[in-house]
Amino acid sequence: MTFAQIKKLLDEGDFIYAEGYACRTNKGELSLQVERLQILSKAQIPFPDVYYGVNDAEVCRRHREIHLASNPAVLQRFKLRSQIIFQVRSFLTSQGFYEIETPTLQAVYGGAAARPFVTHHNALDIDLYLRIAPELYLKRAICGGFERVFELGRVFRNEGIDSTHNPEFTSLEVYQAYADYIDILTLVEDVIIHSARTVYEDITGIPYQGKTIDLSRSYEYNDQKHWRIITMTDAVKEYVGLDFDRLDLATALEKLAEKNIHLSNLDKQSLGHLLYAVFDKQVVPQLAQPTFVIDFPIEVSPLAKQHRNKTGFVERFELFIQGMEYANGFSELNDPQEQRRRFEDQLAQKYAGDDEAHPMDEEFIQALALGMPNCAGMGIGIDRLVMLLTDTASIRDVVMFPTMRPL
RNA sequence: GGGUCGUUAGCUCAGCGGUAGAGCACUCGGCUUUUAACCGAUUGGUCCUGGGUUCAAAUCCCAGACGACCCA
Repeated sequence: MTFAQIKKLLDEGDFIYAEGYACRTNKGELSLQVERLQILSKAQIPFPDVYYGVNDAEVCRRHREIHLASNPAVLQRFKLRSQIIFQVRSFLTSQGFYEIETPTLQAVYGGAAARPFVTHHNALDIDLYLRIAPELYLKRAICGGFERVFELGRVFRNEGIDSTHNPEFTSLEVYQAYADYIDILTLVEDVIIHSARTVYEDITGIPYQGKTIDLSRSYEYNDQKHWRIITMTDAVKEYVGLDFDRLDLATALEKLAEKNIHLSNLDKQSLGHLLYAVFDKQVVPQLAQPTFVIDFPIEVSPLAKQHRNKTGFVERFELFIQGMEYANGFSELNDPQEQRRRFEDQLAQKYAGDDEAHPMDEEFIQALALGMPNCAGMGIGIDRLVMLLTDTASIRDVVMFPTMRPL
């Protein structure tokens, strides 16, 4: 058979088996002198345009197989995602961390501020929640004697969908005994830099959506090189021009009213809530290069340990890049009595109308009562990390099958 | 939740009041040249859905579905 005759039998999208001799065409391209050819599977539906592939966002996401099959760059992006996750896992393992698995179905959800999905177990006839975070169980492992643990897996948050939120997403959480929040902040840098190096040789100029991100550690903090570190109070002072160290609630509210900043009643109930709200709305969008914001108000951090020398604050950080949160971490609260007070305060928040308030968790308090060494933990949003390292604008294009409304 | 934009052939898109189009793919014929696109021909459409305006609607208006982007 001639090439043309064979070509006529084959369609875009067929899988074939070919056997023959390696050769070069008269233009020098490597090719195969085919002796035997077998069709392994025949394309039953028309293949997308060979050159343009599919471009329609809806087809791409509802039928990722078509997207992958027709757009090599997309296939490459998901291969890179796999490699990044492998690198995160192998890096942590090489640092002595054990990967453990904790329940996805939980009778009491917790470990984050989010609304959960509810499901039902038939045999036990009880409602269960899909986890919003593995945090509390990982800390229970620390209570039990593990010194370094992590979990890399799916969490579920019943919230809106946009370019940075998918209802189910992949999170990394890491806990290290005898560490504090600066130690674990350093580990965040280590993990992200390590994975970045699997994609880019030069981590000082990572291209992201037309901007350039510098992941080199070029700021001094406590005699160590880090990404930029700034306290929340200083950040608000710098970007908003309000000094919360010198304000009381009433004065702060007045100043904010002058600035026409929209605040909910929940934001206005204490100076700490207010500081966090102002930070979240006014400062976060402006944090382009990697920035750790540290020392959060105690009111918005029910699981973090009190700051060693700042009353009303906890030893907590969040990492922001391009106005997006990438990581969160803190020195872990390990005092069961204090933890109970924090949960009780959260219950008060719930009654006040905060549907993301943390529920009471007696089992967790009991675990702390057994004893938990000083430790620190952090979480990184893996999907967002993959977005950063693959220059992808929407989380729906780094999640292979994102949540879509059924047709 | 609010706003803006989109939905036309399998795919990428044009048409924006007057007979539904192109390129690619598919099918057929020719050519013999691999790295998207050789030449010719034929196919192929509830123009997202439902109402309305109009002599006439893919096109204008209203509502809805599904997406995308921005804002809260």
